[in-house]
Amino acid sequence: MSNEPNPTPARVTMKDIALRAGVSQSTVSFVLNGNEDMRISEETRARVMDAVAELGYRPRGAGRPARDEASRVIGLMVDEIATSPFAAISIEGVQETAWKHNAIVEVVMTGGNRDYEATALRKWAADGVAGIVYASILTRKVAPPDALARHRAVLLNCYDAERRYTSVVPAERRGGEMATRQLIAAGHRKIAFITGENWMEASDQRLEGYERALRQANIPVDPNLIVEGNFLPSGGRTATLRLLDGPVRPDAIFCANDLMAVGCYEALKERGERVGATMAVMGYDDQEIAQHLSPALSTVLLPHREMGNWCAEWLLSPSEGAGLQERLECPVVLRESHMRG
Amino acid sequence: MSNEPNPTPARVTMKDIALRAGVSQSTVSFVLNGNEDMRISEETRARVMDAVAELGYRPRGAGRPARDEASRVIGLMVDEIATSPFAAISIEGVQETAWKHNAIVEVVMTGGNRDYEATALRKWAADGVAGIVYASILTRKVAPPDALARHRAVLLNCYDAERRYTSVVPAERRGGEMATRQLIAAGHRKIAFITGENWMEASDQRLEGYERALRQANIPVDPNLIVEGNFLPSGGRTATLRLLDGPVRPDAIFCANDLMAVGCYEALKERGERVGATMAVMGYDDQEIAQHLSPALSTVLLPHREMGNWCAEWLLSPSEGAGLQERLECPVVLRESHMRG
DNA sequence: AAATATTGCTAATAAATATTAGCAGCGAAA
DNA sequence: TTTCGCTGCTAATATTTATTAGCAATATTT
Repeated sequence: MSNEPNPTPARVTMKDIALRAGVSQSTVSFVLNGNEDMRISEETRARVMDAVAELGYRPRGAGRPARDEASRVIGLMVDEIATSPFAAISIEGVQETAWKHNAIVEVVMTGGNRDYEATALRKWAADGVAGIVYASILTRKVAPPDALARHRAVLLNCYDAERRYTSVVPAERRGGEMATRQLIAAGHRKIAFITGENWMEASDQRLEGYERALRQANIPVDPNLIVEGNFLPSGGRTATLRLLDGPVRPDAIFCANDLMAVGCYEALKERGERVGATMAVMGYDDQEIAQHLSPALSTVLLPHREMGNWCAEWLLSPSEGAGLQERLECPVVLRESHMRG
Repeated sequence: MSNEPNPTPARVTMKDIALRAGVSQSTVSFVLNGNEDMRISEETRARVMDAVAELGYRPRGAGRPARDEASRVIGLMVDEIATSPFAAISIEGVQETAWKHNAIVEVVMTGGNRDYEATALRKWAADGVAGIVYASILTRKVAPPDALARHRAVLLNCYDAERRYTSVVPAERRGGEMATRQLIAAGHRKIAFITGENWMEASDQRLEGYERALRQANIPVDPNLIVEGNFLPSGGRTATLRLLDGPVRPDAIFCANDLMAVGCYEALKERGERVGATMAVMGYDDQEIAQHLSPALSTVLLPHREMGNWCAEWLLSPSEGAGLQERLECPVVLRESHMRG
């Protein structure tokens, strides 16, 4: 025997299975592919399957490709989804449109780990996926890995600085604007705004939309009515108390997200205010808990599902080149809390 | 030209790319694989990449397999994750253990669609994935697709009737028991229970655990203290009011999930009860919103991440045969609400 | 000028699986 | 008994990509 180190054991191939089962390699191929055209006896089939189980054979895509076109696959790479159901809704959106095109969606959560991203992209390159969705939980600018460039790719809820990739994000500014217009249409004039985290673009843009709507209605933007929150119920509660104790009494409060609206409700109840009667409240992002508030919270939807639908459609349909930026509408849902007595 | 219909256009192969770029097929292979050992001029590389972009070549796994072992992949098939962040936590659990074994996780959400399941399993067979996790949002009995049998597979948060597959589920009965024991340990004797949906096994088992703990403490199970809920805040609120107006006044209320605990808090506040002082409350499943309750809710955790970790470990490590059923502990987290004044 | 080393490729071959063409054996019909 | 049809395979070939061995051209050294 050679003095060289033993080579790593070879992968089990159909030839090994054939040897063990006492059949030919082509018989193994017919059995594993469930080819209906080829007659294989039950006894032979069982011997092949036994050998597969015994030797631990796992099929791989090497060798001569099959004549039939394999089902298409979209790869979806997301930084993380555990902290938010929203990413899952976007994924569902990608999936339902992809399935209409007979494509399945494989999701990989990378946690932003570059090695993980590179490994997944290598895998998807080997698979020949039809396209890749690169998704972010928070709307933000991203720097996709270089390897993404060799695929047909779209950015979901994010965009790149050079605009090399097509991207789709929510129209946050316009959402903030439309929500504020609805409060104005309901008769409110002293509309307060509770911000989220300032470093989040979504928060900034919602505030900008609020300010734009006020200006267009010839209502001055009053700094006393803009209070800093933190996207949590506790922040919404604290900010609401500050507004109620401030120099200008608002008649409506626009919270930059629904969790803060939960805290806002608590603070208003503490101070004897009646939501939708003595004080109006508007939320944003339509989180599940907000649907349990009473009176029912009016809020702004984020187009998670629609962004997902749009990505799959763009990847799987003939379309123009890369570099588009699409902004999807954030519809306002009017329940009860935006009204006034 | 033949009178027969034109055949479907052949897939673009490396040979086509080579022709277009004016190089050999092996040069194309070197460029696309980023092989560092082979010297290719920048000019040649650019011509190959231009041809790839122009002809729309997408790599696939056919032909001679590469010498190096590709990174391993675990396929994870889940019915749906949009309605619950819990599945995402389980997926993260699978992923963090898999990554320690240098495997990535590809997730497919099938919505229970059998065609989708079959397509994904075919894809994963062609890929030679190292193993498959078949996951369910609700703990339940499932009938996995036949094609799952040809893979090394584990059931997450579900199990099959024939016990052909290894499975991992939460130890719900024990969780209910431990939580009740903690209430007893805090001095409570008239402990109420608000059930979830009766058709859900988790609800049944939590109730059984509650009853077992009472019996072991020689406290009679009082049907007046067991009220039907519905896993929603509204159901928790209604059930709590019924308990307060019932013939037996409880000194603790064990809610079968945290959303009902939210409603329970509301009802107690309405009736002037002080949580953690005049009335104790225990929740279950540690949902995000419950972390914003004041006083802080004591609750039972579900081992989402641990179940995920366990699945990846089982798939990627040498281990015994299929057919195990593992039940993972549901730890009780004591915050403030379980106490009494 | 001649010899040697390096660069940047390619032709040939290898590897694994899919598919086709063909055949031995068996049973049924003439 | 002979012929024909069917069954259940297999040998050979096809296909695509990965890898090796080798070479023309160029640069460097002697």
